[in-house]
Amino acid sequence: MAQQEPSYWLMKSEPNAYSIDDLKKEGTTLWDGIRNYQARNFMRSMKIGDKAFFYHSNCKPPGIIGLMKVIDIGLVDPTQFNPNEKYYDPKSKQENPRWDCAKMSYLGQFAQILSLEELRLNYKENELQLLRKGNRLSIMPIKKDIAIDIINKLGDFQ
DNA sequence: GCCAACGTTGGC
DNA sequence: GCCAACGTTGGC
Repeated sequence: MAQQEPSYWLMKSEPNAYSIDDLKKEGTTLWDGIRNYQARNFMRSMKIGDKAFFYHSNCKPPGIIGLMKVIDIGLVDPTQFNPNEKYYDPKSKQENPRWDCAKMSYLGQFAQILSLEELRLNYKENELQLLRKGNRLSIMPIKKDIAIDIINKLGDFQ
């Protein structure tokens, strides 16, 4: 049985909240706190072995900064049951959790950020969902050829 | 800090 | 099920 081909994703995080440096230090992280159904559904369709670009958002400049690998999927997001948590969801039931997440591991940081501005220069809106007007999704798929192109463009990891 | 573009909530 | 009001995201 041939192994399924990995898919590629883009995952946003505000560096003040959780940055590529944090992931580099920790090695792995649970991508919790997702409270948007579309983003959750994308995360649900991830497979172990998929790769994801780490995108720094709400900072200067915003852009792709590193690469991660999916190492586990379908994990219950523990933050939804903790009333002291920012991401507490009182409507989520223990027997039927509303929010789940993937576990990611650090693969590398690129030598320089590939900024949103450069992404706009290099790709079209229909090639990269990130570039579409009004896009606010924090997790989205990336077409394989675009993903490969981005990796080639950025070259070696730091 | 502004605000456009979304997503969610809840009254009806 | 509609939709106004509200909350959030995230670039600028």
